[in-house]
Amino acid sequence: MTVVTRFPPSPTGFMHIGNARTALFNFLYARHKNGKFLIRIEDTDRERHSDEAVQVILEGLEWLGLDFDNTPESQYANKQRHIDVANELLAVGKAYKCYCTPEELAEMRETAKAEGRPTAYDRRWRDKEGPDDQPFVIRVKAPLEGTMTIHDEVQGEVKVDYENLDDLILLRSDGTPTYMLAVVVDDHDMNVTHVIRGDDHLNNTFRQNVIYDALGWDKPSYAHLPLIHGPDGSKFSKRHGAVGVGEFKEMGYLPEAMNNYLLRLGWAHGDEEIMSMERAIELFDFDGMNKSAARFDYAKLESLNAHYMKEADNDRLIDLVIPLLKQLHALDVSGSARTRLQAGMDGLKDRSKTLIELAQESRFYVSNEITYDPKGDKHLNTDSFPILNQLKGDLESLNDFTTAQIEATCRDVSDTIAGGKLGKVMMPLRAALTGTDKSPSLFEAAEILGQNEVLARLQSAIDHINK
RNA sequence: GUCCCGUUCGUCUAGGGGUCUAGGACACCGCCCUUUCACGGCGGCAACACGGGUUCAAAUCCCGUACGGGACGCCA
Repeated sequence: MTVVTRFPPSPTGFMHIGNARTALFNFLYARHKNGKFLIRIEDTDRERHSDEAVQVILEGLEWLGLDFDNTPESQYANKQRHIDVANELLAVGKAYKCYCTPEELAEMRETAKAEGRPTAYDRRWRDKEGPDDQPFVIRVKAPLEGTMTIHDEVQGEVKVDYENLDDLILLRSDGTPTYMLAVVVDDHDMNVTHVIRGDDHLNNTFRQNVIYDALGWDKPSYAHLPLIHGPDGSKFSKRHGAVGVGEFKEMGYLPEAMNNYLLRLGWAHGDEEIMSMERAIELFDFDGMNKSAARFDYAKLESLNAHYMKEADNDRLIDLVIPLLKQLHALDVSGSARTRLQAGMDGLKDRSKTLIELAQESRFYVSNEITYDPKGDKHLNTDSFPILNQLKGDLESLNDFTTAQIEATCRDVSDTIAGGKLGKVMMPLRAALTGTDKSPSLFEAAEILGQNEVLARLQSAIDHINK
């Protein structure tokens, strides 16, 4: 039988990182089994629905590379089918009309809570005929006694006594189907074989199974994944910083780093930390799944991202960093600047943990307007003045402006007028060329900038000291 | 309150009765490399929640306690 998994986001306007992880696991399992990975938009709540919100989710999936095998289905579109199913159950006596008002139910719950009893609906209309002219909801008849056992792929065997389950609502008093009904019907109709979702749904599984059983349908396999918590152990929310997939993208993380991190959060294959999507598809199974919630750790994400930055193709990084240079530093990348970036990227990408950092580090290659920050400025003073002058003269006389020649020149200046301390030469030069006190290897950077530009920047630094 | 789930270094985890003086990764600390900051290399710190069982033997199995999380909607 073909494995079919599904990702059913509700269009809330952003894609929670926890949902992204759920999507990832559904994707991986489907691909691992050579099955299908489907998308269904849970838009039964029309208030919340918007095309933009759906778009945000699809963009998130695309960014992560989680391609799916259907045109995204709308749950709302299946409304009539859900209603029909509910009416069938009513017709065969497996469901019934309940005339309780919401106020009545609220009161019922409060009383039960006060008395220390379960807050479930007390089934007062289960075997009664009601006044047909009053509003009613349709509820399933759940078994009254016994125990339901589910064999969860992650959680193992979980049991709940039927007396703790109630007769949940299938159709609201306005005739619209509830989420519980819709999910069951849609999963069945889409031939979903494996329901993989957050373990906040574990309790729902029992309620949904009641519907499956009433319908006499085969139930899917279940895998309930542990949730992601914030760094402090509580529910991962806005106050922990970023929660939406789009926000992580904006923070300069690479999708492959994101996937790798999310995968390892709750799942492991021995000591393998770094794992490509291909490898993950090959290995993924529920065996490696952990049962407990994991805390989100930005530091580890960053280190993974640093790893993938080093591995990334230079042209790809350049394409990614150009919009950031514009957006963050108001810099346009000209053709010659792009050439510099290409030449310098090997030295740049090894030192950046995120694309944001990469953009910052790239600035001195892109713009010839150097502004000295305090740390750079510190090295431009009367002590370094003669050194810069000497350097300028010596570099100007070079015929081959190559890394090796530049290095030889710097060392020579260091030996003759800086007491052999190379740092005394390099730090002022670094400040002159980059405006600050840290940068990639300067011998190479100078070659990439070119002789004219290096001399111009040295002159600017000298002028700056003179002021 | 009721029901369900969980608990190995600070964090993510390996571990499925003896190979555990508990392994790896991130973070942290130190050293090396070095023109700076990084990178890289080497080394260090650091954990089986607690209490009972079962067993010749328990991080691993069972029970309880504590703590943490989740669910209890005519939301999804």
